[in-house]
Amino acid sequence: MKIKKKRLGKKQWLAIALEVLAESGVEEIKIERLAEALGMSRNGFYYHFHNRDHFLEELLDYWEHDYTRVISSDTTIQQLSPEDRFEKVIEIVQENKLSKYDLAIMSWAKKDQRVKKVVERVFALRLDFVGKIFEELGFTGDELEVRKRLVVGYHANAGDIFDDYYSAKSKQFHVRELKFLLKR
Amino acid sequence: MKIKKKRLGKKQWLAIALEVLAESGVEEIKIERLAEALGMSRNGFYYHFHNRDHFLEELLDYWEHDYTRVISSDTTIQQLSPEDRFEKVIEIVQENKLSKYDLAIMSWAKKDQRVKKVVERVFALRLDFVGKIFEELGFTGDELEVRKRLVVGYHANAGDIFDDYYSAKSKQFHVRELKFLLKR
DNA sequence: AAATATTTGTACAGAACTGTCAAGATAATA
DNA sequence: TATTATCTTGACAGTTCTGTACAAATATTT
Repeated sequence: MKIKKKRLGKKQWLAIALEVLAESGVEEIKIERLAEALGMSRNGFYYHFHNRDHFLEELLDYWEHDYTRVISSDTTIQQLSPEDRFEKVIEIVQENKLSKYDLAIMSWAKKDQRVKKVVERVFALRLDFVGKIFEELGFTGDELEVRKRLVVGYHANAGDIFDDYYSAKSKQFHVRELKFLLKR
Repeated sequence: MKIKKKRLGKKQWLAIALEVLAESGVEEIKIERLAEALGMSRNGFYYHFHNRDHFLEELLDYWEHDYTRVISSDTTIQQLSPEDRFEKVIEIVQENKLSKYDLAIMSWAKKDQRVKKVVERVFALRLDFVGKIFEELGFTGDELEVRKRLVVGYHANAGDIFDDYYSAKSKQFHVRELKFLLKR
């Protein structure tokens, strides 16, 4: 019996590249390896993408849109109280491992201005989102600023510093224990 | 008049490589580039180091010892009150830009087990150090844990997320405003 | 079944590195 | 000054990866 090989679109290439990015960094995104991982020949890549550089541009775009807008697009969150919103957001970030790619992307941003711009935009969004929660709770000025930064800065690399970050036990720990930031 | 060229030791190679590491990541550490930056020929490198891999091992060592033990070796700090110690440590970290290399090193750790081990050791030290401050202030359990992690996790990437982190204004902001963590 | 879209195979050229060799030059030290 | 330590020059071999080309094969859609 003959096996009919499924054909792929851009998404499969991007998805697997994003995993490589998270695990090993941009420079480890090799066309040959991606092809191998997808069970494809190297040349298949060039059918979908002009070259590696264009591909990385699309990858960046893919990350920005698929992995950073999950929260702002969720309209139900906006209706929650600041406290519940805080809890909900942290849960979403942790469950979807939204910060999984942060380290690699930030590292990438250091050598690529295009990436840097996107990263700045993404973190500005995150800071704004978290900032609004604290604003609604009455924090202003430096008190507001430092809380925004603590929460956003912490989540951007917690998964890489604390090995139990993704464990079930740890998740509950974080959500619950971070709430002291909401109080005066 | 003839210019007598100064001769270099390992340290100059390591020092410049560490800068490249911080600015662009490990993979951008090219022997040719380092040589050029030092005004040396490529082969001079091989006089000091057996090969690139050995060099990177030494570099890792260099980072661990020169940039992470500054604090624990300072005996005057140990005598301060928890509050003053907290303030002092954050000042030292920010003034010496001790977290300048963190992002690159953490990224490097993802693809090299040797590096990963060192990073784990370094972060364990940092967490312990900060942890003791909070312990002395009476924090225990999760309350202690979350504060340690917030402070350490925050500083590990603040310089890369918040562009004004290294500015004079920002420094004062951080030291002063982070102190709310010390209170119940 | 025909037309179109996607993938393979093989081969080749070239870029950007690392690492090696060996003879000779220059600086630092005794 | 003599000796040892450090560095240069230039050349070469080897690796790994990108990008190109094109004809043939296979899947998907009409």
